[in-house]
Amino acid sequence: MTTPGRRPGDSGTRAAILAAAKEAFAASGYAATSVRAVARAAAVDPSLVLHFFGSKDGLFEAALELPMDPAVLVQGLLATPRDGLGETLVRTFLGVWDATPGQGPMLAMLRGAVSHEDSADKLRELLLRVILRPVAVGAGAGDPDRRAALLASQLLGLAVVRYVLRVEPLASAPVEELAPLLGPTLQRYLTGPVP
Amino acid sequence: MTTPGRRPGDSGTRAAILAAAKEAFAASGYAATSVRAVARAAAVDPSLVLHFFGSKDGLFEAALELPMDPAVLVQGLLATPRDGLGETLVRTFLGVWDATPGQGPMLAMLRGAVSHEDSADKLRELLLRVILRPVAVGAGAGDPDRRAALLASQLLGLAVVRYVLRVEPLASAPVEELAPLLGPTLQRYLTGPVP
DNA sequence: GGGGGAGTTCATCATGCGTTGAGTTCTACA
DNA sequence: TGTAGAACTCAACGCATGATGAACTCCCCC
Repeated sequence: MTTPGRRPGDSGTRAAILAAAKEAFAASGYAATSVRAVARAAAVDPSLVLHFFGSKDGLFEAALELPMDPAVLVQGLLATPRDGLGETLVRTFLGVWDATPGQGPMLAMLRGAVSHEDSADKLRELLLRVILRPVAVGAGAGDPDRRAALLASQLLGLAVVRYVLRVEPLASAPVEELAPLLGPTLQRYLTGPVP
Repeated sequence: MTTPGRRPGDSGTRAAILAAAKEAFAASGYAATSVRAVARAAAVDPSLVLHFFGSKDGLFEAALELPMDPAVLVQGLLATPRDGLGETLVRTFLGVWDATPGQGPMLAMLRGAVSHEDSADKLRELLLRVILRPVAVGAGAGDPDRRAALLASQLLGLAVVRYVLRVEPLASAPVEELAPLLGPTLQRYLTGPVP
């Protein structure tokens, strides 16, 4: 088709591939996404994908980069007053999802975690050890592991219902409507009694 | 290898294939499970799988049969007193998951729903329209669609955390310990104020 | 006891997969 | 200006996939 060899100037090829990969993995999960389909979507030769990312796994891993630094999130959460934490958690969580159009990397991560053992490990590590456990510790009500797991259950469930199953009316409700709905639940998991 | 033709007696081949399929789909999801792998696990020729189930999709659909009749579940839930519904819902939900060793069909359904559009539709239909919405209507506090979606978010999140990510301590907690933890959340979604 | 249908095997098809390697053109730095 | 290496194409590898169709054996009903 086209002549081989490097193109003049700064072609944004690598970025194009990465964008296509995020979209594809987000839409179909790991197994159902092929390197060749990503290449096709990026209008690029399949070998080039592997040239940049080494392997399908490498590509997948690269597609999972978060739209925000988790450490910053945690810091922000630890700085909010204890009795507003529940709602803030909802707002922060949904903010990260909505930071990328189509929820690319977040959806890819969730879809990945559900059928790819390795990325399940990764999500568990990130969401629980890095984010929710420190927040639960900061809330200072004891039993942080259990509280973190409860928080994860409500937050992940929200993501599944809103972004994967797209259940109405939650799927199209604005964040400001969801915060007071789910906030009290998270608040109880954070600081309420957990028998 | 073996001679072709029908075997004498009642070989439980169809059932063996179905069992292998449930296990495989539950473990790896739709895309990552191959007809041939199922056949291998059932010690059977791949054609036989398609002879019985028509296609990979047919096999998948067959693997999703619930271990319980949803109508019965709903009846049971509608018959419990309003103020105990939250905890009963947790117990019932987890009861269905734990009814099959390894959570076969339930996990297959969840894993399927997360990356297979058709089974997402199915799960939404079953969990919301067939089960949770009627329960929310029965609770009689208004706004059943929103309440049902909230219920789904907590219940599905619990399933993800407990059976997919296997987050401790929720993963190995007995049902009786989880009921009082999550019951109040569901109770609020059912009968509490939802602003 | 004959025949239709169900269970079973095997060979085969076209397609798509992830990955590799060789070859070509451009850039960056010496 | 020379050259190492990055960007890029193309052809090919070996393998797995879902599906089909023919052949064969057994069961059950007439």
